[in-house]
Amino acid sequence: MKTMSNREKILDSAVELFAARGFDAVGVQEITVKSGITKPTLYHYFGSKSGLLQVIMEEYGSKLSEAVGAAAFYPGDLSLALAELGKAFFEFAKTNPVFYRMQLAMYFAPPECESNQMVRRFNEVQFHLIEELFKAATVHHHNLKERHLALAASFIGHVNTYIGFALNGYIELREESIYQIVHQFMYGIYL
Amino acid sequence: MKTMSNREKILDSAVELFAARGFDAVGVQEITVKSGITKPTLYHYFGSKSGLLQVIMEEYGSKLSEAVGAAAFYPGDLSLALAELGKAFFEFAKTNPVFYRMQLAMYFAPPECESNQMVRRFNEVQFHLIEELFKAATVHHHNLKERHLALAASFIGHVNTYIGFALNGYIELREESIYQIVHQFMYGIYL
DNA sequence: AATACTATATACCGATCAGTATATTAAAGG
DNA sequence: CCTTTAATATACTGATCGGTATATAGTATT
Repeated sequence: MKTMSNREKILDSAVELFAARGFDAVGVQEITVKSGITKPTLYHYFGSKSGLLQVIMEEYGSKLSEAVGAAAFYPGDLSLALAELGKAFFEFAKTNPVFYRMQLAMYFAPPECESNQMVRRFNEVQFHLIEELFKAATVHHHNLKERHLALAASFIGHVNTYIGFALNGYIELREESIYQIVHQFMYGIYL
Repeated sequence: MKTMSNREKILDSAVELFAARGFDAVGVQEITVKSGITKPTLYHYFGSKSGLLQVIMEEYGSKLSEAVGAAAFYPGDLSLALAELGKAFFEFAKTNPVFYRMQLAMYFAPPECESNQMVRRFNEVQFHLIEELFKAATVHHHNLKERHLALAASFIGHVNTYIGFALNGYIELREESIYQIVHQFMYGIYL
């Protein structure tokens, strides 16, 4: 905490502020005050306010994509694969709750928002990874055909609904919740 | 469209802009330009930018609460009740897509955002209506006990996930989707 | 017709917005 | 030791922010 570079201090403060009050509502000035630096330092490292958000998404988002990528393979059992996937999301959200809250809010932000467009761009990676998982599972589940995109979106939606509740303190992210989600989701597929 | 009072013109433009770019990113000036009036007129009717949002929430939100209130009674069959409830949400979202998108984004906005706090205040009404529905259903479903709040939140979450996809053009809001959601949700209860 | 009130506009307020020009310090490479 | 470059600060820019003081036009009441 003590040996934090100015660059890290800025990133840290920005994520906290964006998560609490949103990208548009937070001014650059406020970020510099919170991180105890001045404007030119921020602009030296990140070029612009959007550039700052972009770096945040790159640094945290790549970690999430890694975790998702590692979990999103099809071992012949869709339930198992989805459970691993859900676990990856849960773990990441637990480890980076502030970032996850920020990213979640931006994901649901209006479509013409800069922040929403930025987040969507980064989430597409994960989206496609999961889509590919469903495609692979079509071998054993023929009724998944042509529904890959919808299924990927729906699964992420379910997981995020849960994580959202957890971030607001309604529930805890326990491992058994994952199996519940997956079980319920699988049941939905056969409906 | 021609015989629209200035007040209505302002409300209309504001909902559109807030839905597209978010409460914080839209300036009062922009609203006045879009609705073809001037600032003092807006402040005459609504007092402040927040006051404008409040009126929007009151006028649209009360319609939603009415629809939900009418649907949220327990006729002895939980599936049926939830289907009616889901239908009410779907119908409202189809009739007021722009407002629903705005409200949905604000619901997921950061917790210290003024817009989020405003929307949460209004959504609590519907929340409690649905909670009461689950409470009433406890007579026949004893395992619902102590989970009313979580269930209400979860059900709204599921429905909103669906509506969100529909608003983004991924799916259509057909009546059979409701039965699918309800069926899946009911299955989840017994897990 | 006089009064009062609603509805609207012009022109402005101080504060804050994102971003920068310029200068200084510190470190690194030759 | 000198030069270059990265890292930082002071002090500023024009634009836009939410909001308002003041004036005027229309409408309703007396």
